[in-house]
Amino acid sequence: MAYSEAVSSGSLIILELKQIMAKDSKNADSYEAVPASLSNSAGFLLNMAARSIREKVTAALEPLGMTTQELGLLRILDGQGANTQQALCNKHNIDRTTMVQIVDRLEERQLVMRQQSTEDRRANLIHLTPRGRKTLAKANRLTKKQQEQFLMPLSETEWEALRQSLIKLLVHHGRGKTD
Amino acid sequence: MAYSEAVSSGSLIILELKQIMAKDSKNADSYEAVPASLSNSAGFLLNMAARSIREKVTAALEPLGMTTQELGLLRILDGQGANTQQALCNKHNIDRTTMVQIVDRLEERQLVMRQQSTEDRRANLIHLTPRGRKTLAKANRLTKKQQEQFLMPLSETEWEALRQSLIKLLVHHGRGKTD
DNA sequence: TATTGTTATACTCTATAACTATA
DNA sequence: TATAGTTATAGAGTATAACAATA
Repeated sequence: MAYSEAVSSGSLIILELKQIMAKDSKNADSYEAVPASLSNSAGFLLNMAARSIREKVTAALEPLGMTTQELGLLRILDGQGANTQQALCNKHNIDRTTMVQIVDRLEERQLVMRQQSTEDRRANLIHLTPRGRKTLAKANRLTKKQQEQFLMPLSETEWEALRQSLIKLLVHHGRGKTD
Repeated sequence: MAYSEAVSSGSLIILELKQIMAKDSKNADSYEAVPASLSNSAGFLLNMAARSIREKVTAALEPLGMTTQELGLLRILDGQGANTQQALCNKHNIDRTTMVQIVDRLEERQLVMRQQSTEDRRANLIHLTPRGRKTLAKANRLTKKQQEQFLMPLSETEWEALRQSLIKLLVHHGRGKTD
């Protein structure tokens, strides 16, 4: 289940937090302490939160037989129109050979279509099919619900602040190709 | 490089943001637009931010030959003392068989030690060795620097708000075993 | 009978190297 | 000579199933 994704994956921080919050309650003993450093670790907190919503979204997409990665690709195609595989690689930050497999799977399910580019006959333009568009709409509906559930503990203001902070971090650490 | 980790991995959001910010600049055209939905996607933003810091920390740990996952385990052992493999599994949320391999690798490098529990002779207590403690101290120094760099674009107040929001989310969605 | 740790095995995701067809 | 896509292959990281020792 876990990738080597977190400075410390798992549920410890939650346990610690519950312990702190239940300090005066009789249930405190059923939770374990955790090094305080973890609740100050940006990596730990971000990875845990990311993992939490990713798992929820992954589960929500399961009936559609779609992965979060595939959803991301479909969203790019929906927002930007047809792209070559190479362009998708740059935008999604994955390898050419991996892209072949992802597009293979999407094409099998007729969610996208390969079309040789007339401008450069080496390149495939990847098109979203009507079926792909419909599936994407379903996926967006499902994931919207997940996001709402996930963000429930935050107020609108808090979510907006979180959003802005994350955007700031991403802009500042912008990696990736500019195409 | 990318796991199927993000609703959409890659650098698109960054491109979009730069585009917005450079709207009046002559460089705007070198960036690509991206579906606006992605900048509102908690999954996308969290996964991208998590991935960004994770990659930095992973790189920083490379000279120590340590993964972020291993660092997490060492921190647990440092904060809580010896744990059985099973306990570590619950806390780290990974499989028994995977834990065997992780502990194998840590033991090879003499960062931890297996010791049969006297209370339950089936169980191994995993101890941090002096060498493990020293390596952990080094790792903590390195990762502290990474975190500071990563959080640079945020003010103290913003980081504290981000931290609190992430903690709220984790507490509310607390999964994992309570041991 | 259930649980801890282990081994053997397999699956998923990803990347490297070599190929083809274009440019 | 370089690039887009493909194929075969290999490497991580993880999990499932079966087993030994112990509870």
